[in-house]
Amino acid sequence: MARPKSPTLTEAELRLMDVLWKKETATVSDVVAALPGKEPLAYSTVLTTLRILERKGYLSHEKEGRAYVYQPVVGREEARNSVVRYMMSRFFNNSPEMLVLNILENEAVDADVLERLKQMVEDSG
Amino acid sequence: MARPKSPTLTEAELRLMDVLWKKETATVSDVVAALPGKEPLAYSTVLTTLRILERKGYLSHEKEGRAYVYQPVVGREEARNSVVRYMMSRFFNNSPEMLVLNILENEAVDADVLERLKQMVEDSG
DNA sequence: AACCAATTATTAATTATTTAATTGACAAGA
DNA sequence: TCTTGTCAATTAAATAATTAATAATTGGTT
Repeated sequence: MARPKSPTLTEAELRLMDVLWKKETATVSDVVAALPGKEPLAYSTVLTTLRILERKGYLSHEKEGRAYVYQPVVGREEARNSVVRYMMSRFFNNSPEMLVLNILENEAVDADVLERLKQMVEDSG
Repeated sequence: MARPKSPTLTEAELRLMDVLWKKETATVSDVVAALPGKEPLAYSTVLTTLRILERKGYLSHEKEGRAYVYQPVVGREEARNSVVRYMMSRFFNNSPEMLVLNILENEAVDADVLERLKQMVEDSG
């Protein structure tokens, strides 16, 4: 076998999905225009990547006049869940507690955030 | 630009790192032998991937007699932190709370685990 | 009908990743 | 010494991902 498909969204794919998630619906040109400053992408680059995303099931498109209008099939939440599950399975032995523990230990979580987290935990019980 | 390096450990790389993390130190043959059942890899495949991991800074090697003995430079904890930070920056707006919230809402966290989490949150305060 | 601008489709170049065959060095054993 | 086995090094082949140039199409204008 050779290189397998990426199990999660890649860097470039994620950039485009961010636009789609924000705008709900967009043509290729819309996406090109909406790309965050820095380094703009060529129209054809965006088109190719959008097609890859469609092949992967993240997007669908409809013909609107002469333009293709793309829209997300997978929402931001779903993508988040999927990446969390992937990470948990590969790095944290499928243990949500280990993951949470890691976050609490390593990410500077200040007091008020901790308070909110405590609330969350209590509400989930 | 073309395909960039993977920001985190890839599938194949992670499989090998798991062996190295478990055994602390291993030759290429050791790794081949220790690979979890299913589909065994060829010696040369493992060797190539170990070299990639070394180039990326995850491993180092020393000559022990005639064999190369590899050992982790980056520990499991570090790798976990790095993947969590990556995921948080790309999917969760760098917000640990959003990430934790996602976990609590979506991963079936049963009562006793929740209890432990509550303890964790309190201990971190 | 002819042309122009916008869009989609095709093609390709580059790098990364994954897998593995092959080669060459070197040591152990017959 | 000659054979054999082990291991590193080399080479390569296949697929994915990223980027983009170029071709073809289409719809509206003149």
